[in-house]
Amino acid sequence: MPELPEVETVRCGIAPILEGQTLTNLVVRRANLRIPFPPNMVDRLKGQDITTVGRRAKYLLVRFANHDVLLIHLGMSGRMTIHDSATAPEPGKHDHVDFVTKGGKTLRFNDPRRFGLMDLTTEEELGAHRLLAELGPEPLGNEFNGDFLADALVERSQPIKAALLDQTLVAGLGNIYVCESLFRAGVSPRRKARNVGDKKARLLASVIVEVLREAIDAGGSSLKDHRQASGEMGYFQHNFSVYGREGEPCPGCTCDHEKSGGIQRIVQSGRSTFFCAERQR
DNA sequence: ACGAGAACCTGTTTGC
DNA sequence: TGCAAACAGGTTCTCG
Repeated sequence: MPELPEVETVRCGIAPILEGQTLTNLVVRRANLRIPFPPNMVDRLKGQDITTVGRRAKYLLVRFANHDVLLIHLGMSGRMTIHDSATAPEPGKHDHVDFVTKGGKTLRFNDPRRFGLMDLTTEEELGAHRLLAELGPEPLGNEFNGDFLADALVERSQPIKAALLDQTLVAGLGNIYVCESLFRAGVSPRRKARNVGDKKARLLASVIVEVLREAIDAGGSSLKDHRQASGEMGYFQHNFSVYGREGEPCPGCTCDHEKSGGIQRIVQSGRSTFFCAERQR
């Protein structure tokens, strides 16, 4: 489920547990997720000191004092939970990895579908890593703005929905936040990227930043409420405008819902798109 | 070269 | 009620 805001929420939740800690133990309970675990991962990381927990697109970056960097992707169903090591529950079927710190905490990675992955690289080789090298700019970074998006869209003939999901164009958007952003900007998901137009492209860029920031803020506040209770983070109920709302009236739309059918669900390149055909042109 | 579709997995929801 | 189909927030490969 995690898109950029959820990954950022997970990062905020696990950073205080990991940063400045020694990784006293690393328990890996199977050979692979989407790809094999690095064969030497446990030997290489056990006993190392963690410096920071960062993020690039939907990847978590756990940095170590010796310049090793662990890449973690949560896939569709990856979760992290925090436990006191002394009282951590018996690992369940999909609890694939435990990170145990000197400070007495266990960070547990759970992923039923196993679309997640972990890989190991170094600070020096990070930029050239195959999983990161082709990524577009961070949507919340300086590079991403109206100029950038307008220029990028002109070169693409695919539907705008597909263009925004392409991680090489801009990195970190997923199905939900693309739907939400297109709704807020009033752009039809079916419109070809190159036909979005300069003005709408610029609006879209600012709306994307807005939507992501709001989601991160919501995650931050839910993290505060949620964490001491369950130890789980990154999954919270959002108030989406269109995502998952097929058949409901379009929020804030003055058009005739009976006539327009409200929010529609269509399938684009195998994924659900939710939108209001009246408002989004 | 590009886009659509399938594949990778398991769990949950929906529909007959 | 029960079972099968559809569906799920991601990525990557194949095929036309």
